Amino acid sequence: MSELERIITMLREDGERLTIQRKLVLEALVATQAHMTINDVSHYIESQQSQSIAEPTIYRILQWLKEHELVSQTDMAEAGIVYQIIGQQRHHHLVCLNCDKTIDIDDTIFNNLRARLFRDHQFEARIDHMAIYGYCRDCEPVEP
Amino acid sequence: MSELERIITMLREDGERLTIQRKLVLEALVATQAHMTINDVSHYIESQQSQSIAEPTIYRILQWLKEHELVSQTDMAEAGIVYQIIGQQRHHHLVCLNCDKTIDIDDTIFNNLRARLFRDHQFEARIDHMAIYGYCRDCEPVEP
DNA sequence: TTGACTGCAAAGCGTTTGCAACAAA
DNA sequence: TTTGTTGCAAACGCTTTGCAGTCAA
Repeated sequence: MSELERIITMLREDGERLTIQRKLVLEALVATQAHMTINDVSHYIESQQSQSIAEPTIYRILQWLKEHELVSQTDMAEAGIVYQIIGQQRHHHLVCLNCDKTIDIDDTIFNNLRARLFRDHQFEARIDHMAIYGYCRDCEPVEP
Repeated sequence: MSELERIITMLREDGERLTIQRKLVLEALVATQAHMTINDVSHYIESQQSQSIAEPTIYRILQWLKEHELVSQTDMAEAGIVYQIIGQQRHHHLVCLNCDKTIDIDDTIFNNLRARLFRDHQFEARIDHMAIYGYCRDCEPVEP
């Protein structure tokens, strides 16, 4: 049973309607496993399949997937807002303020922070897909 | 010498022009020491002074202050994008996904994370004003 | 069959831009 | 005087909405 089938089965059991459009968006996100902008999703579907989905529909579907906690939404500054399937291998990004390079980092780096937030504030952090800004090794930090 | 005077002197020494509008925006941010949306800044100035500044100008001034690393910019989700003077007492926020309550947290909580990012990735994080989403002690986390 | 979803077009909103008038240095 | 800044209006891009037609269940 593929990841896509597993997700679809789960949604169906929740009593959700699985339209062609919803399946196409899910397929794009699962197939690429990448963070995609609304445009990326739209273009991917247009190129892979020979059909297109109206933009408002993509917005509605991504919002619906977010409500089901199946996709994460992250503001990547220059790159815009990206969506990504919440998979097993959760990860985050370092974004260079100078050269816009992004570095993938493992989720475990937040374990300590999560624990502290819960211990000190009884706050259960949901860090699904975080972007941290700063300067990469190749770029001089611009001091004020 | 007040904080406002100190900042203005610094900018002047950088060869920047100090217009009335720039001073008013700075004064709003320094006086409130709060995170303000563009609208908050605009309304504050209108109420305190008997003049108003065009919105595009406020956008330009806040961007300019950001470039001088004098204000931070944070996306607070529901509350929108907020700006705040980067003062001595840097802090961050926990935002509850259920009740929208925000909890202020100290900057020191990120020291460990900063150190790890630099050690493991030679990445110099600029965490000026971060919002972390999750569930507060009064709200049940919504499990998928 | 029926209620939910889609597509279209249009509205909405926050943000940016071009340009002439203006003001700080 | 000169160069950078402001205000206005208009453009912009992304996102949302209303509504009629369509489709999954």
